[in-house]
Order: sequence, then C-alpha cells, then structure tokens
Amino acid sequence: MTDEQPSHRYSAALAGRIERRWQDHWEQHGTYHAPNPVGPLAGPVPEDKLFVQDMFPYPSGAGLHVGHPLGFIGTDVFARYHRMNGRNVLHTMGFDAFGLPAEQYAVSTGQHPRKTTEENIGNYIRQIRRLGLGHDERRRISTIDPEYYRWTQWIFLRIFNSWYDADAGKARPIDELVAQFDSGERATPDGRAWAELSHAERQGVLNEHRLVYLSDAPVNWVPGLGTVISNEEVTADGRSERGNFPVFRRNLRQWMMRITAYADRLIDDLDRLDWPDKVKAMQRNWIGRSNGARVRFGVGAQQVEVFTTRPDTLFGATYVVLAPEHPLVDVIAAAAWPSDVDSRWTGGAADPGAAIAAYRRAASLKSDLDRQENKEKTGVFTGAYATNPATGAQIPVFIADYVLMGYGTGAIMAVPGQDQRDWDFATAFGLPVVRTVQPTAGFDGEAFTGEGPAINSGFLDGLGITEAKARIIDWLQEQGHGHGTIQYKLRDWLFSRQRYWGEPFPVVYDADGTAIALPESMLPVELPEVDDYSPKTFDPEDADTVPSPPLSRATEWVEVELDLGDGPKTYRRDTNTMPNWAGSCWYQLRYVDPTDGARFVEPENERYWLGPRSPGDPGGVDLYIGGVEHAVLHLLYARFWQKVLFDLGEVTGEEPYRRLFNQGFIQAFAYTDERGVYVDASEVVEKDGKFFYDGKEVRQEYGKMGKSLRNVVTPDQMCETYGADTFRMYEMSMGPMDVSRPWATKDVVGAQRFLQRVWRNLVDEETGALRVTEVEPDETTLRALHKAIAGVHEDYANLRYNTAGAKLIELNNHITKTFPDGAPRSVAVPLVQMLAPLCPHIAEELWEKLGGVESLAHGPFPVAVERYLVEDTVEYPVQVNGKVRGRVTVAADASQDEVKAAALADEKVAAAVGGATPKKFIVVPGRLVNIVV
RNA sequence: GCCCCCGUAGCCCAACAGGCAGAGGCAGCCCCCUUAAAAGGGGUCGAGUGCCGGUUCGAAUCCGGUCGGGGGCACCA
Repeated sequence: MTDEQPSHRYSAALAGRIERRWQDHWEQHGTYHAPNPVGPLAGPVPEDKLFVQDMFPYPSGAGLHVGHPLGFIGTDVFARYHRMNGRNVLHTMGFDAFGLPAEQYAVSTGQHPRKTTEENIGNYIRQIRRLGLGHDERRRISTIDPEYYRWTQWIFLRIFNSWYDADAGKARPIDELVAQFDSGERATPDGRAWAELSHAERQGVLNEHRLVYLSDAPVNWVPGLGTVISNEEVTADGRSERGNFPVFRRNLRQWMMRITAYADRLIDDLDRLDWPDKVKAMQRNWIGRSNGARVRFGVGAQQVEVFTTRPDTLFGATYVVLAPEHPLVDVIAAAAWPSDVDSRWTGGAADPGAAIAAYRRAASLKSDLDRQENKEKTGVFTGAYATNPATGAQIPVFIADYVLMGYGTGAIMAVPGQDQRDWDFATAFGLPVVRTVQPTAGFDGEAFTGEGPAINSGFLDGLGITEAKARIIDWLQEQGHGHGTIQYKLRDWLFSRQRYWGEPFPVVYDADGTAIALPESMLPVELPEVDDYSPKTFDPEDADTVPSPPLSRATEWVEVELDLGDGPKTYRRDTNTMPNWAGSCWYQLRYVDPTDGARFVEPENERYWLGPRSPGDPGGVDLYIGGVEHAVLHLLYARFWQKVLFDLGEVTGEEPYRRLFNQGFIQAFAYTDERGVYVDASEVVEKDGKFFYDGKEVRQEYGKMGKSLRNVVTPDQMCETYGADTFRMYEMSMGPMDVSRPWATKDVVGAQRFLQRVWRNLVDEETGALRVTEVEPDETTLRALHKAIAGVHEDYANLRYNTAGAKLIELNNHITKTFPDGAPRSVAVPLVQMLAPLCPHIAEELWEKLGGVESLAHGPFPVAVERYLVEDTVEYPVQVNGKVRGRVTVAADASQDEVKAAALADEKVAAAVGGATPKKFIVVPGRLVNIVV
C-alpha cells in the first residue's frame, strides 16, 4: 500500500504538494510578470523580447480535456526556455467569451450569459493554473468585459470612419475623402456639387466607400439559428457551420466589412510570414485571386460582359451563358423561338420568356447541395444571339445554373474545347466545339486544359497560352471590347449577427435612417439587460422569414436621446451585435497593454512587443500556436484589422502573427457495444487484441475526445493521479508538437518513472535529505552532460520537446547507472535547470534544495562547453561495397589517408577486400568508410 | 475530380545536410526487492523503413509510379 512507500518518494501526492506550493509562490512573487516599456506595467525592459501566444480559448462549460493543453504547454515550455535565457517574455491567456453556447445555455436556464460565462472562466483559470503555466496573470483579458469591448467598438469606428484609397493602396480617414468631394477633386456619383447633396445623400455616397458599410446585398440567412452568418461560416454543402442548418441567400440590410479592398495585400504579405505552407495555401485559395479579362459581347443593342481567365481562347467561344438571376436576361430574351430552334434548347416551353421563368423556378427550388451533387448540365436558350468580338460569329445566349451570379460578372463565354464544364454543356445541347489550343499528341480526352500552341485563333495562332493572353488583352483594349482584370473569390465580410451575447454596435440611426457613428466619448455601448436572450428562430427550412434580434426587444435601450452636436434628439440604436470573431481580431494588442484606459494600446508598448524587428519584417507575435481550424476565419480577419490599423497609423506592425505553428490534435479511442452505444472508454480492457467492457466484447473506434464518445480524459484527472509535471512531460514526449496522435493513459507512467528517478538521484526517499555528492564527474559523464546541454538547447528552440525530453531521460539514466550513491552536484544542477521548462515545479523544488535562492524561472540555463562536444577518437564502420565488414578507431583529427590505412589494416576488412585494388575509397569524415572493389 | 501532408519494432515516436536504421517511453520477457502486489529497482528482446522501380559507392532520407491514412477545395469561368 502507499503508506509502505518511502515517505519522500516522488509520488502523485508529493508532486501535488510541490506543485501547489510553487504555483502560490509564483503568483505571490509575480514571477511571470513581463515589464512594458511604458504605462502601468512599466519596468526595466531588455531589448531582447519574446511574445508567445496561444489561440484565444473559448471558456466552454465542459472544461478542458487533455487535448486542449497540448498547445498551452507547448507555448509555456518555449516561453520558459527563453525566459531562462534572459529574454523578456510575454505569455498570458485571456478569454474569447462572447458566443453562442453561453447564450443558448442562458436561453434554456434563464440565467444571464455573463454569469455562466464568468463561472466557466473561473473554472478554466483553475484548470490552467494547475498545469503550472507561466502566465502574466495581470494581462488576462476577456472579450465580454466592457473595458475590453469599448476598444473593440473603438476599432470598429476607426474602420467605419475610413475608406480605401486604391491609388495610395491604403486606408485613409473618411474626412480626407469628404475633403476630396468638397473641393471637387473627386466627382460625386451624379456629378452634383458636394454642397448640394443632402445629409442623407452624402452619407449614402460615403457608405459606398467606407471600410464598414451597410449593404442590402444577399447574405446567408439561417432561420434555424435566427441569424445571418458570414461566407466563411457556411460549409461546403451550403449549411451553417454551427448547428448544420440550411442557409438561404436573402437580401437583408446588414453591416459588411470591405475586406476585399485588402485582397491583394492579404495574399502578397503571406510571403513575409513564417507560417505553415498549408495555412498559407488555404488563405490563398480562399481569397482566390485569378488573372483574366472582361470581354464585352454585343447582344442586340445590349452589351453582356463576361469574365474569363482564358481570354486566349476567345476564338473558340461558341456560346454565352448567363446566370439565371442575371439582370440582363429579361432585357435580351427574344419574344419567340427561331423557327429552327433545337428542341433541347427550349425546355419544352412555348417561348423564351416561359422557358426562362420555368427554369428559374426550378433552380430556386434546388438547394445548394442539390446543385453541387447533380452536375448534369441544364439550361435554356434565351432566344438571343451574341457577337463573338474576335470572329464576328453570332453565337447563342443561354441561361444555366452552372454559372453563378456571385462570381465574376455572372456571365461567361463558353469555350467547350478548353473547359470541361462547357464541353459537358455543349455535348448536352448539341453546340459546336472549336479547339483553340493544340492538344498534346495522343490526347484522347474531351476539353483540353493543358499547355500548347494556339490554333484556329487568327492572329494568336502559334503562340503559347501566356503570350496569347497578353496579345488578346492588348487587342481587346485597342478595339474597346474589354480589358485585363483580376478577380477574387473573397467577398466582403458580413459583420452583423442577430444575437444577444456579442458586442453592440456603436452606431445609432437618425430619423432618416442614416447610420451615425457615436463619438469615442460615448463608448462603451454596453449590452442592455433583457428578459429573453434568444433571437427568434424559425423553421429551419422556412426561407421567407426575417431576423428579429433580441436587442430589438430592449425598447428602452433602443430608443435613446443623445446630443450628437446639434442638440438632443431621439435616435435608434443598432440592434445587431458583432460576430464572435471581432474580439479575437486584435487581442494580442490588448495583451500588450491590458490596463491602458486612454488608448487601446500605447504606441511604445506596441512597438516593443509587436513592431517590426528588421527591415521587411511585418512584425507581430513571435510565436502563435493553435489549431489549423482557424486557418481562414480568425487568421484572415485578424490580419485584415491589423492592416487597417497599420494604414491608419495606430500600430507599427503590418501583420498580427509573425510566426504561426499548428499543433496536432490529441485523439482517443472510443468503444461501442453491440447496440452501437458508446461505453465508458476508461472501463474497457484489452485482451489478445480484442476489447471488452463489462465482460462483453466492444468495437474500437478512433476520434475526437468528447462527451458523446464517452472517452474524455481530463488534465484534472492526470494532475490528481500523476501530478502536473508528469502530465506535462508526457504530453510533450508523445511526439512532435504538430503531429496528431492517440491519447494513451497507460503510457503516462513512463514520464512519472522518469521524474521519480530524477528525484531519487538527488533526494533520499527515506529522509528527504539531499543526496547530491561533491565528487568530480568523470570524463564520460561530462561528455554526456555537455552533449545533452547542446542538444536540449537546440530542441527547445525548435519546439522539439519530445527529443529534448529523451535527452534528459538519457542523461538521467546515465547518472542512475554511474552514481548509485547520488548525483554529483555539477551534473545535478544543470539537469535540474534543463528540466525546468518542461517540469517547472519539481525543478523549482530541487533547485531550492540545491541551494538556489531565486526562482529558476529567469535562469540560469546551462551552456555547453565546446571541449566536451568534440571526441578524441572516432570509431568508423568500414563498409566494403556498402556492407559493414569491420570497425576501426582512429584519432578524431586523423587525416583521410590515416583513416584509409587503418581501415585496410583491419583483418575482416582486408579479408573482404581480398587483395583487390579498391576502385573507390570513400571517407565521410566522422561518419564511415566505404571501399568499393 | 483537383491540391497538400503522412506511412520506421505490437504501440507512441528518434535518425544533422543521403552515410552503421534506434535516442526516449509504453507493452512483452528475465532477474531483484516483497507475505503479496506495483505507479519500485536492474536487465533484455524487438523493425530494414507500406509496395514497385530509378539515381548513387551508399537511400528511411532524393526522383517516378502505386497502395493505404489524414486534411483542404470543389460548377469560382
């Protein structure tokens, strides 16, 4: 039983006592407080700083499972390593605490979401504190704190009061645009003088330029959630990421952020970031920049403009297709079919008008999912013909739902010879195919999309695709038929939600319905108390519903009398709230200056922690760790805000996160019984490769850790059973940080045994007394030690904690074997120091026992002595024709000839060579010898 | 369908820039301590790197193909 264990063995109970003690000590002494250059947190600051950040956690009511802290511990080890080496390290953690779960919980219980959210935060802090994370707890922030969201609102207003000057390539204050209109430097849309426009008219004009604007464009309406969502929150199959409800495109008046103005910079600046290629690729793909041309096709008196990335194929355009919703469809549609109309083109209708109406009706009944699953090409002829500007040919104009209104111009020129979709449509409708690129020999496919010389293309013939594109664009411009252009998939960011638990907009509407930004002095606009937190939700399938936000029912709050400069008047507040991403768009800036009441961040502090460090450096957090699931959403929005703030001179960094690292996921096995019901995974036992629960065989699955799979393991359980240091050591030993892997509780004991051995090498398990000796370690030990020091330095700096841990185990195993009477002090000390980033509590305890007076948090960290890293002698394996035949040991500085001589002198090698003259003699210095005969 | 990443002992993982396939942990096996037990101590076994081919004196590593797993995008003109 445990009471028979030596009383000072490093058990879970002892570890727990040590850990609590040091957690209290660190908190009381502010051990992890990082000084700022100026302001309330000012202190002496070394030039060498490091800002390490975890992705903003949402404080879920379920608490942490062992997968969550992987990244948190990873950043902590990195921060501790650098802190011990003398850098000023900023590491903390706050909470992204607005969001749907708290609101839904509030709806079902009637409790204020603030209450449950704060309780969850309290529990979260308790859990992460127990892990020994070295956070500067003065810098904890929470997005729901009015002192935080006042600045979220403030940034919103800065963006609202800005426009994008495409000529300057940056955002500028809206006043400067007003000045341009006022002076006549820039013409108003209808040519009237600025002074002649009414207030509402002026605001209407500015709305077209503001970086935040009100839009009536189609948005993603989710009746099942009662709110609209952004494009990024819609899944590939046209449903809401949250709740998996159907999404409908509806025209609703909503706030939009003009992120498209930054499309080029958001793509181009990816090259300046130290990010995983995968994430960069996802962002590039999402922004979707493609170079091409807009080409105008005459249709009667009208012009239909199409977008194409292959203007070089213009000579092969044999028909034109408009999206069914395209506004010109009704204008150009012929009154009657031509006499010889192909029966496949009419949809069985009597005339084009009827065919179009029927086709549109059918298309509107199809969900996005239907459209994607069924790739059979459908469409109807409009009865109209367009003129191909290159060939002069009259080509039919169709409508078809494979052309999307939302991309490009909503119209295409169809080139079946070079585009498979057009080929499919042409085949179904009996349309001609003209190849304009010579397919490679032996090509037997349909549309040819590869590289080749132009054919059937008049003055383009013989040119490669790139030259042909350039030539035709020049020609289109000369002839006035079109121009080269760049197209993006990225759309503006829908920025309003019909929810309660989010940041209110700092905007009111006057009697004309014009949006007016509140002055800074009126911030924060606080959330009002309401009786019912729920947005009105609807039948998820009912598209004909309109949002009804909870704030609209807070009538006393909505109707407000304010003096905005021209006397007290009644205004209406905006009843939307900001999306959940708003708070996380700028939180690294607030970590830097969490208590600043005068500014969102003091410029000097921003420059120190987040500014560029060298010419061309975009600035930003030095290491940002989180899951890859935010590759597009959060990371794109945050980059956008940062760039706006940079343009406006509010910050010096052009990018928020200089270096990004995606940690892997910890997954876990789950088990189902014969009914397919999940059973408690912790009760399952393995026998001969089969799994049993309660004596009955169960089936093993593998997946995310979660309540529904009944396979959750919590850090609390691990701390209880093994201690936080053991848990940290194990998580970091499981593999490289970026690799996903299965959780295995049974393996944790390995980490605990290691710490027990370290403890035992330094401390008498019976008495608790230090058993470190003053003996001088032998040469072999010193070599092992310094090799470990050199390796551990490199591993920590490169996030290779698994190998760093292995090197520490190796060194400790050496001590165990070599010094049964206790570790020599000169080895024990660096061992403890090197252990500290991974297992800070036990390291502090041992450091104190060794006589350390100051916490080990700020070092020292051992430095390897070069002399012990170079070997005196080297053992070379000697290969003959690639097979190892013998080994020779020579002096490390032996010349190649000496190595050769030694190799040939070896009996076994000589036998293998057999007296033949070597054809080749390879000596890889320090590595091996290979003799080719 | 297109793009990206990954396949090394029973399991999790190492291997600098191509150079003896093994650092570390779990499990297994043996021994010690123990009335007994293990979250104790000591020791030990174990793969030729998914498969096929190429380059090379030499390939886990580079190249081509193939199979398997994971992820992203998907009628974006």
